[in-house]
Amino acid sequence: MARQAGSQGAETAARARRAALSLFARHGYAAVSMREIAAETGVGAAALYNHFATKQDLLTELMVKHLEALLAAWDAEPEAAPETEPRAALAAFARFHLRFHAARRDAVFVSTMELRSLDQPNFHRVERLRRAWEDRMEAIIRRGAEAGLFHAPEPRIATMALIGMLTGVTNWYRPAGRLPASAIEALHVEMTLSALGAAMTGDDACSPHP
Amino acid sequence: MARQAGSQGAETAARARRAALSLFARHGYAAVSMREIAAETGVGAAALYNHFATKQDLLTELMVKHLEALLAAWDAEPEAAPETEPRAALAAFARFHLRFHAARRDAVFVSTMELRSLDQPNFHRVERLRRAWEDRMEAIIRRGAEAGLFHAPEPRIATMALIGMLTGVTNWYRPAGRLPASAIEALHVEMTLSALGAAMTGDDACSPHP
DNA sequence: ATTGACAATGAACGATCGTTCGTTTCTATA
DNA sequence: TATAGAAACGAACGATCGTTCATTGTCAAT
Repeated sequence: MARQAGSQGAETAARARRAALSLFARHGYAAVSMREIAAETGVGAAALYNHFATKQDLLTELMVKHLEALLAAWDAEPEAAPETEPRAALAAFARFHLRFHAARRDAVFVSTMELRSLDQPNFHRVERLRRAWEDRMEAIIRRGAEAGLFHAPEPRIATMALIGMLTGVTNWYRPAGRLPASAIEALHVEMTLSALGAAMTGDDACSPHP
Repeated sequence: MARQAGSQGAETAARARRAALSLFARHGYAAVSMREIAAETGVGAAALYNHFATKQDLLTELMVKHLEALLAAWDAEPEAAPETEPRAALAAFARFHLRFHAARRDAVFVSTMELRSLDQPNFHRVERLRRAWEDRMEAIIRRGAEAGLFHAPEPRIATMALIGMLTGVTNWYRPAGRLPASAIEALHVEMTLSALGAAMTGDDACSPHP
């Protein structure tokens, strides 16, 4: 009784990706077996190998797909244009980061926590994409700093610190929590700007560092 | 040929803890076998069970010991006193957090990434300690906000965001990097205060939000 | 000198791991 | 209607997993 009527191979692969993402996020790559993924997919373990060469390839594919989608989605945002005013660009970046990550918590979790589970070639592939994301933010901060709008003597450090802050939300945010996601988002956008001395709330009489 | 001359059991246990911490940090709890830990300890796998009941107990002990040491060390700092001026207290907290974590990167990595590898009772034990650490910072922010020194409409959110930022440093900081640890520390302390509109650098004419 | 706890050993347990294999069933195309 | 290939199956592979066991050597106390 192989191949149920109407079931397409692509659908099975998609279900397997979803199952793997969820399980990897909850228990970690090494702690999840191909049999568990297969069970959640509704298929035998051997069937997974019709769609993924190895468990390692499955993990890599999940990470690469997530990061490529992240980059493509941001690049399609109007505020990603290099002529956007730096404060508006940074606010938009922070907001986008928070929303995109909130909508794909499992993928974020896996992509940031399972880097160590990748073998060397796959690690470098994923690391290049991560670095590209960091560079997007660093470029904005650098522009703002050069324009005298941000106090960021070390744009690279500021980038890593702020991405850490924004990504960390995924570790504790719960949809059923006390505050709605919109409030958490607003607070973080504000803190992001404030950290660089560029808060847009309050009066502008308080200029950034001279 | 058991028990070499001069070797004490406590030393083996300590070596095993160090080995486990290093291996767990590099590859993750589930990906490391008791045999690997034993090999790095210089002992057979079975000998580990003279010191730790199970692999799970070993992980739990590492986390609990780390978090208890963290709390005790901070509480011994003079700036931890509740009467410390909030801005000075927050700066001291950030600096302490960075230094303590920089000195024990493996323990931090394991304690933050392997929560999901704990079974329920152990998870609650560790989570209570983590929460205690967050509460230390939240208390400072709350005091500063009530005194009108910090702009923090939601002290709990600010706490989680800033702890995320500070802890995230462990993910990318490398001792051989471009900047010395002291510079990274100073930049982060400054961003921490700035994020709450309480930068101590520059003039104080720029007051926090009214 | 004898004893008992401690700390180590190598061997072994059943379970589970990622992966492969041969086979079967279904779908799409010719 | 015949056929090739995709996609599933159950079974099995060797390896490795956490853990247990009986045993042995060593030290401190009697």
